[in-house]
Parts: sequence; structure tokens; C-alpha cells
Amino acid sequence: MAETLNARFASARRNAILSEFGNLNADQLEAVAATQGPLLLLAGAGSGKTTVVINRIANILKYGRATDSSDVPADITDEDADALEYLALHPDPEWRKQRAPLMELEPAKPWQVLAITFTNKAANELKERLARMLGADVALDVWAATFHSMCVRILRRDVDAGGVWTRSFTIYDTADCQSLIKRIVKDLELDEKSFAPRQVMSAISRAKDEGTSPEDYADSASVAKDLRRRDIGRVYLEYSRRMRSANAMDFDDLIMQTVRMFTQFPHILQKWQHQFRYVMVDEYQDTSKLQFRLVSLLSGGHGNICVVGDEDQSIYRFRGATIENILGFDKQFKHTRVIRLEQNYRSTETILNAANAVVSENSDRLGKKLWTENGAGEPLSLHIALDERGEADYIALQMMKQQRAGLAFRDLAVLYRTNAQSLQLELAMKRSAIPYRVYGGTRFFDRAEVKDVVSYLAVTANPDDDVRLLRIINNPPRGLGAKAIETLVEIARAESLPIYEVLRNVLAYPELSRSAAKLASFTEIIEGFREKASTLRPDLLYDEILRGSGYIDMLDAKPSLENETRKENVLELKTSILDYVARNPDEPSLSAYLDEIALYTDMDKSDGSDDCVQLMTIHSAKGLEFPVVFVCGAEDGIFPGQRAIGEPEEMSEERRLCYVAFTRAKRKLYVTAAKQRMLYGKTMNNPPSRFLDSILGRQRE
DNA sequence: CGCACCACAATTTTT
DNA sequence: TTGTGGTGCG
Repeated sequence: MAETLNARFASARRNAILSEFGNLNADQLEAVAATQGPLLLLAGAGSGKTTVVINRIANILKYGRATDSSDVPADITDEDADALEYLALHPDPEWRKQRAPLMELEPAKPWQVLAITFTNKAANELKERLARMLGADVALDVWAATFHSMCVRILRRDVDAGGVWTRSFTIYDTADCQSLIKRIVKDLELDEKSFAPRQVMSAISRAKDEGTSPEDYADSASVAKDLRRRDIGRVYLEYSRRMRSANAMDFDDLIMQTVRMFTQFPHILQKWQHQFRYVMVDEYQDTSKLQFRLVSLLSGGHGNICVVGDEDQSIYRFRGATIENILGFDKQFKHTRVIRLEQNYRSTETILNAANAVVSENSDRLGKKLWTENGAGEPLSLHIALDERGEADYIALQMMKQQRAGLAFRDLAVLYRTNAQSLQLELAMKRSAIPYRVYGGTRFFDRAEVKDVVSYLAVTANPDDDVRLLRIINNPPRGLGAKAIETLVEIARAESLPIYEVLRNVLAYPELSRSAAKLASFTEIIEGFREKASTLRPDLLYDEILRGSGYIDMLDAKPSLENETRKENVLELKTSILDYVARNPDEPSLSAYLDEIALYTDMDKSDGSDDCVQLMTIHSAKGLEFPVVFVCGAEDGIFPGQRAIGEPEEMSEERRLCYVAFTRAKRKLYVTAAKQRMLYGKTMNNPPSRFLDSILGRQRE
């Protein structure tokens, strides 16, 4: 008797709760309800994935595990079950509120929910949507973050346990790391041509991803008698040393050191495992091995791990992402439930068929077929122009047509494989007077002048930051010659000290006597900033730095158009500091601001407000949608790229990239190519993309 | 120390 | 073709 009441109650409870999440299809509801244990959510493009993620979190926060458990309170009655059954059918808010306690089963606190996203932008959107649903106070306490920002938060609390880094460690961006590597390659007297910073860095990055230490790396090289690997191992070792000495971490370190800390100190791991009752990872198809390790560690306490992704949209292999994570999830986590979201709400049948046709040639898939109720819609337009200029003009012409037909410019997007293709498109937009915006390209924080002034801030926060210190020690010029700086660096190396330590005791080194006065005056400037940093608000400190360093004076000294732009950028940084201060009025700190800009390249003013057509690479279009999409450069050699042809793995990724490109379109898709194209000063005659054959159902021999 | 000139390379990119 | 980075000269 009690048995049936309990079952009736649990089932009614589930229905009552789910009735609150209207507008979801059966699969989506299933996903929202599945709160416990490992869950693999295969969400095709345009399948309402984000909505499901938001609602699932809301369910966890409001009702805990109630929709996924047969546990019921001991003292329930038939009336209670009746009430819930009534609620499932009659969405009366008053009633619902009254009966809420009946529906709850250990609701989670906001800070017990961890939602890892691919970008900061996505994390913010998640928080905003949660705030609208549940209130800002709840949303703010949910851990919605990228892998990197989550790790920073964790490390800032606990990293000092290891005794290597302090909690005020500095984050190096890619350019900082490359300049360090370049210096090391020089110092080790390796050939700078065959050890390009870029390549060395990606080798080191791969080693870190595989959990290989510098020592192991060098060992494996000597076993294999691989000379190049041995040398890279030497660079890797020295790189790690100097990063530690500078109290700095690169992006990979943020994750690797978190994993290391967790393995080394089980009590720290347990603390975090305990905190995160629910762990969610979005864009799981683009996670790396190291990230997988981190996810398994973090979710190892409660075992509630939900990953969301689409193996057909895995497009970041070049960056260490491994599609194996999503393909093997159900083997890594026992008793995984798999839910597929295959109904597409975004595109027409025509568009989906084209996308499916291309990606269905891949073998590394879990299998999934998108379908839609949207109907066939407009036919695809394929256009092969004479050259890239003709292609761009065709696109501009079609854009004008679409606009006359009633679409806004912002509804139109051009997607290309490589940034180099944007130039001709821009020119065509200009010729046709179409307002446009190019996404990507050089970012604000990558500009030299911005890096300079940020370096002043960074050195003020952490004077052991050698890379940034070297960037500014003679910038603006202070009469320090290359040899003086070289001597300084050598002393620091010989003594295994940060450069700044040598500077502080400059008089103790006779080799530096000739430049001692100049070095001391630099040290004095920095000391002055450091003193002020403890009392001054970051924006005021910044004013002080611009003046005290002589940077603004330097720009003013030689008025030119270029220097005007630089000054604008330097002042724009102040805007960003002020913005940070406004968002953190209680305790604005310099180091927290530096964290933010290290992890936030996305200061991009995303004005959806101005009416421009949008030009971007396919990669940066991931997650976006547009009524009309132009995919250009559909030629073998461009898309798929030359490097991918003949490489099955790479070809798979290019097909997925094509799938991503096509599924951005809601109503109409254009695919264009050029018979002849100038690239890097060379004219090439590329055949039309093999992807066109897939779309048209043709075989190529 | 700054500027001019030449060589050279060059998917995709967020953190 | 374009941009960047290194070298050499004034």
C-alpha cells in the first residue's frame, strides 16, 4: 500500500515539476529531469541546448534531485499525491508556491553548481539567463565559468599549499610565453629558425596536456635518440623554471597545476569535490585530455556529471581538443545515461540535408540525425565566380537583394575558412556601400601600446614578472642599452633570482656600475607605483603610472597619427579599468583586474545594435545563428584546406567545420567559390570543394 | 637609439 | 600580398 503511494507520489512530483518547464519537447524534458549520475547530452546544432542547460540548472536549484529519485518524505499522504497530480495539470502559480515544499528534495545551493563553458561570453549569458529566471542573487553564486577562470579561482585560494607559486601568481598570455621561449632558445644557443616559438610552445602545450613533465619529456627523447625532442625538452625544462621564478602561469598551467594540486593534496580535492554537487560541461566535444582529468576529479565526489556536446561540431583539434572525450564518455563513466536532442529548431530541411550530407561521411561519430518541422524552405544557392573579387561582388549583390527584400544587414553573415579571405570581402562591401563588421583580427589587448601599459600594471602587482619587466625596463627609453640589460639578465640567471631582486641590490653588482644610476631610477619608479598600489584605486594608480612612467609624455613628444591612435588605445584601457571598478565597487584590486583581462580577450564591443553585415571565420561563428549565411571559398585547397587533403583526421575536422558553417543558417544558405584565386601573391586554380559533391550527392573518383 | 630596408612566412583561436 | 621582425647604418 505504502509502496504504491510512494511510487504515485514520486511520479506525480516529477510531472508537477516538469509542468513548470513548458515549451520543451520530450527529450529536452528528459534531460532537464535527469539530475543524478553521469549524463551525456548529445545536442545537435540548433536543438535548444542552452535552454535545456538553463532549465536543468534551475530544476537542480529549485527542486534538487526530486525529478530523478524515488525517495519521498516519510509522512506523505494521499492528499499530497493528489495535490501534485493536480499541479501537473493546472499550472496555478499560487498553488505551486504553496506546494513547493512537497516538490523539493535537497535543492542545491547556487554555489554547489558548477557549469563550465567554452568562453567567458557563454558563461555570462548563462548567468544572465539564470538571473532572469531565478533572480540575480542566485545566479551570481552559481559557478558559471570557463575551465581557465574556474582554475584561477581555485588556485587563488589554494595554490600556496604546493609551496611553488604564491596566491598572487601572474598569468602570462600567449605572446608573453612566446617571448620567454624565444629568449630561452637564444640562451640555450639553439637555432632560432628550427625552434620557432610557436612550434616549441605547441610542443610544450601538448606535453602538458599529456601530463608529461619536462624531465620525463627529456628522458623519453634520449631513449628515442630524438635530438630535436631533446632540445625541446631542454627549453621546456628551462621554461618551467623561469615561469616558477616569475611566479607566473600560462593558460595550460592554470589547468595542469590545478590537476596536480588535486592529485598531490587529496584534502584540497575533497573540499572542492564536496562543494560541487553538480558539475556540467558545455561544448564537451572541444575539451582536452587534461580537461577531462580535471572534470573527472571534480565530479568524483558526488558523481553528478553532465556533459553537453555534439561530436559533429568538434573543431578545435589543433588546440588539443580531442573528440575521444565525447565519443568515450559512456565508457569513462559507468552507468551513463545518453539523451539525444535531434530536433532542430533553427534551420530549414534543405540546410540540414546539406550539412548532414557532408558530415555523414565521417566515421568517428556517435550517430545522430537532425530533423526539423520547419519545411524545405529556400533552395541552396551555389555560385562559382571567376575569381575572388567576382565571388565577393556576387555576395555583395545578393546581400543588396536580401536587404531590399526586407532583411536587415545584421541578419546577413559571411563565413570563411581563413582570415586572409576577409580582405576581398571588405573591399566588395565598401564598393557596394554595405555596412559591415569584421570579427577577429588583432585584438585590443594584443596591441603593443596596450601590452606596454598593462606590463606596468603587472610589474607593479608582481615585480618578479620578468617578461613584463623586460618589456618596460627601457620603454619609454631610459638610456639603457642592450648590453646593460643583457648583463642584468645574466646576473639574474646566474643567481637564480628574479630580475627585480637584482635591481633592488644593483649596487652589489660591480658589472652594473655603469648603468646603476639608470637602473636605480627605474626601480624607484616601480617602487613608487608599488607603494601607491596599496592605497590607490586601480584607475587612479593607472593615471599615476601613465604619468610617472613617462609613457604619455613619450606619445605626446612626437605627434603623429599613429601616436594619436596609441594614445586613444591607452586611454581606452582606462575605460576598461573604470568599468572593472564600477562592477567591483567593494574591493577593486589590481590583481583581480589583471586576471580579468588575462582571461577576457572578449572586451569586444558586441554591439548587436548597429545594423552591419557580419564577416568572420567559421570558427568564430560557432554558437551563433543568422537568417542568411554565405559560406565562401568552397574550393579544394581553401575549404577543405590544402593541409587537410590526404589526412583523414584533418578531413574529418574540415567536414565538421563545414557542418558548423552550414548549420549557422536559419533560412537561406549560399555557398560560393572562385575558379581562380590569388593567395599570398600566387594565383591558384582550385577545383570546387569536394563538399559540394557531397551536397549534390555526387561521387568523385 | 631610431629608422629604414630587406627577408621571410603565412589555417583555424579562446583562454 | 601583407605584415612582421631582425639587422645595419646614420
